[in-house]
Amino acid sequence: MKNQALILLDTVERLGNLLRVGLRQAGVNQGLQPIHLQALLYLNEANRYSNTPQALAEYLGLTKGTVSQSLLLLARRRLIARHADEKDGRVVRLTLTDKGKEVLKDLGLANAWRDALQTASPARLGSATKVLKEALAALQAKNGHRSFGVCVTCRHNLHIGPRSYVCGLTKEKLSSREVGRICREHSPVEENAA
Amino acid sequence: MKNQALILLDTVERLGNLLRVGLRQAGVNQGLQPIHLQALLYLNEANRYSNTPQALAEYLGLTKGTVSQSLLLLARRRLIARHADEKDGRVVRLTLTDKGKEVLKDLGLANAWRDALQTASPARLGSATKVLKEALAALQAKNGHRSFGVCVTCRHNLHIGPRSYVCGLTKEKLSSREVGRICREHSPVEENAA
DNA sequence: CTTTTAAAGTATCGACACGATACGTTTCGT
DNA sequence: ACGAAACGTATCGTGTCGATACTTTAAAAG
Repeated sequence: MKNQALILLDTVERLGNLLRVGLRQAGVNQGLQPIHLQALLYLNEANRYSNTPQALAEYLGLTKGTVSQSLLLLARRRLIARHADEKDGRVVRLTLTDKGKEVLKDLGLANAWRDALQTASPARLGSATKVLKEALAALQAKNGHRSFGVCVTCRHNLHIGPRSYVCGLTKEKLSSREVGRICREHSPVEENAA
Repeated sequence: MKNQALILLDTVERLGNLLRVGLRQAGVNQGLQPIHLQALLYLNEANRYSNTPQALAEYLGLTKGTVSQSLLLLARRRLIARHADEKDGRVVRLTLTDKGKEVLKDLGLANAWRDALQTASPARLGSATKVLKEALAALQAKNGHRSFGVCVTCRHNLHIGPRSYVCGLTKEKLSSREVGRICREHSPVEENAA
């Protein structure tokens, strides 16, 4: 009998393949590769500390040189805009253009996925998500990767009042909208005292 | 609040990325790309009806032309062997060479994965696996993909005695070892009367 | 205030995945 | 016997990907 964990691994790998093929399929109309769509999806969710080439490279697990090429292509097609940071002249800020947002909207991603999970109860969905998130966090920690979570789940985030947040790392105020975005400096709160 | 299913989708996508990057990392010593390792892994599990280029292409969701190139590389490095089928002159049978099996063994894949899931109980692992398998099956069905399951879970498989199996599709006898392998003709038994 | 070191980003090169298309061979249906 | 379909290969163009080298700016060390 095969190990239960290995079966789950196999399933996740196959799903990953399928999702990647789906991404390729979805992007073929726009002439975009899977990696381009992943970049757009990330930039659509990244907060103001994390919308840089370097952060994207870490998120995708690729080198900065590789990512630079993909960003060049996206910029050529006017799907993203690049602005030099005011404080630090080395960093480039990446934002989606209206055209870029449009592309994401038109993809209609995740519809098939939602349908595929219709039969599962929310409770079982939550349970499965929890297991996979643990695995993800463990793998990221082991490989020295960042977790790229949202501020709400970050130990740096301080809830100082109703709809009022401050990042303990940057000492900056964060809007209630901002704390739902992905951050490069994310460090998960530890809830399980092992 | 985001949909529960979408959070799961995001997690699976990230895990898929990580696993892919891990595969790339694992193969760099051998000079192999992720796709090559996936091919070897598949051929290591495929049964005698499914060890062909076409089946591999369907499994990976790629075109046969693309897969043909990867197989050429693997054959050049003596990781797989290609034999013409005796009955059907069109098909090529693919088998791992000893060197190919060695490569897989040396990879030591899935160790990190097992560690990452150590804290999760078997029950929760099983539950999560079930959810994802449902999603996988639904997505495959929607896209007209094959399921590539093992014979044990196939409706064509007939258990005619202790350690004695027959495939209802090919009418051939299958060893108890063979029914644990992946089949291209796999069609899951329907257990949930919708 | 220099000098050094590190970090962010870009440019270039080679290897190769991937799809599209065309082609050859073998098998099957009529 | 003939045409259609299936399996596989070959070729070509696009673009990812890592490695390396380089520029510019910031931070750290002296």
